[in-house]
Amino acid sequence: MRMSELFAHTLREPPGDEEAPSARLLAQGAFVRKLMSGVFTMLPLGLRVLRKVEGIVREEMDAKGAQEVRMPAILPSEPWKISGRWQAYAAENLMFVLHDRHDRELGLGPTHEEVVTPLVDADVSSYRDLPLNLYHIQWKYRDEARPRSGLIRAREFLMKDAYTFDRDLDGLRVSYGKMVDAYRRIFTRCGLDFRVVEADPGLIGGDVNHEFMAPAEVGEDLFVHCTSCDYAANVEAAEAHWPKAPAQEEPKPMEVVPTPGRATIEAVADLLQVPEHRVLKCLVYKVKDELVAVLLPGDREVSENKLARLFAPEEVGMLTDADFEKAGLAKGYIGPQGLEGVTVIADHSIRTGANWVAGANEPDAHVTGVNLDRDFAVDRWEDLSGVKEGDVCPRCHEGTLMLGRSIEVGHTFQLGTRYSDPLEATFVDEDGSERPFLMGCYGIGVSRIISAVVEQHLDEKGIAWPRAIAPYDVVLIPTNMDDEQVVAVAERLYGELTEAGIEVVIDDRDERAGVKFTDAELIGYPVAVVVGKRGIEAGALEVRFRATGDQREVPLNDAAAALPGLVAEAP
RNA sequence: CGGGACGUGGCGCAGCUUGGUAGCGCGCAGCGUUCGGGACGCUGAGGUCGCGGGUUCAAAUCCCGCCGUCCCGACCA
Repeated sequence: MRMSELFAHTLREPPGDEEAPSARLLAQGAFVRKLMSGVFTMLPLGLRVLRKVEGIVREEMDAKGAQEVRMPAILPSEPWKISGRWQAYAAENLMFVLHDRHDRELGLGPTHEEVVTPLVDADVSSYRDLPLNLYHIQWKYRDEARPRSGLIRAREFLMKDAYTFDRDLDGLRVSYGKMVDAYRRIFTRCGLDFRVVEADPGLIGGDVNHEFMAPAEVGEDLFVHCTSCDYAANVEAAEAHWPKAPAQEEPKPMEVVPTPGRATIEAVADLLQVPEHRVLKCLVYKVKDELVAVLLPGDREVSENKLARLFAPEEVGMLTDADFEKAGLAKGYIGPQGLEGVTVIADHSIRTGANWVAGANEPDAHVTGVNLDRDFAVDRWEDLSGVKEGDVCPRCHEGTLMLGRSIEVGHTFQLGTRYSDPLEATFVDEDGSERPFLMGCYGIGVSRIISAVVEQHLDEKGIAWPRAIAPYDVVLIPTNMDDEQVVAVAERLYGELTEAGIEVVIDDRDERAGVKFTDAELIGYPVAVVVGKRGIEAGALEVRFRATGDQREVPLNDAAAALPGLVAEAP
């Protein structure tokens, strides 16, 4: 490609309307242009990167026996109403809803379970056709509440989604394992540093699921990882650790102490001179018309996510002041002793405590010496505690958890029968019985990968693409277009490299060398080959590696033969 | 949806407090010089100051409403 003809007008300064480093560089380097919030045009350079990522995804999916299809972006609403997600997405206002000429309600696809499930149900009737793995790479549409950071959270984005169909759970696990393996290969090939973490299933549903997280400052997701084992989880889903073998204390008698105006854990701990973890946190929520009390040590926060999941699809709400009054609860002074008509759910971490300080269930008073079983009962034990940095690892119990920010580039789910049940997608098994498919679904944010890679591969000069997804392998820079010899050498090399199958751009613009160098570094070609008068006189070319900054001299007469090998060495 | 910032030639910005001639840099067009790290000189084109209303003799500037973009939060395969 000739730079003089390429539709790639780099910007002297970063755009004023982007904050995220990757969004600024992708605009400045002429990879994308924003049309509106969360919607982007891919320019020639950006499209080449996107196609490279797509190619890697396609190769690795095909290698695992997945078959590519292409499902439409426009969807009928009916299957979504049956699965319940039309309502769910509508509630979040996430679906772009359309109406056709017959006033039929349609949607722009935010994901495709409701398309693929009926598709497979219609075409697959027998266990003999299983397992089956279908995928497609399609633009997805979600009217996000807050598009963010360029391609990282866009309203139109390219996604690879795969769907597996199996006879039984063992089969699903095998299919799932293959996809996780493919994902590891894909992200590795794209040059991403990533972690596989346990995650929250969100609106998709299902049980076992993993997120593929690329650590980056601008990432939207918080995840924890262990300092000594390979445990990693999204903070929304991370398990909390609690000591299994408690040190028991002799129970003391309960004693009411006045604590006027001390309605917070901190204030009570301070007044009574006890550590916060000895104060029993008792929070009351409402689920439909029922009241639910949640117990935790005073130094822990409730994970609203974990709590919500316990009662889903019912909503978990906070109490209003009127609710407190109606239930006769003293806000800020609630204890689990003698609570009536309230379901008490305790976090595992309070199992081992004794002689708690708890609210007295009357204003301005607390009780000391409160003990499990003797003074209060627990209806359910659950993991409800939020995880924080420095917590003991729930797996190895040795390391501590570190907090990090990351971009979710992939998400895999073992759905089971979440969609095949309501959509009645079944096959006939070997014994003649009709069974629902066991499904898995697997998503990769193809366009999002571009941003994630840039976030991990940038410096003060611009982008440094990993060669696997770089828009071109090499930029050839003739330093002076007026020098016939320089131009002749560069043109000859351009022909030879192209012939050798190298993807090369020749910067044949009538610009000064400095402009060409700066653009080359901004755009981030892995290799730059400088053809200049100086070099020609010395019989050598200059080869620069963007990622490492290394420079090498290559003999001019041997350049065409040597360069392909050098390019292959670029990271 | 709540909070904040911003909106002025293609791009990046100043001007607004204190109302009165729309400005700077880059880019773009022409001519000349220059040519290995974003050159220089001269000439030139290009702006409903986001939109609508109001105040005023007069509004980019003050007031009200709306729209758009970004950031924080809520939310989010």
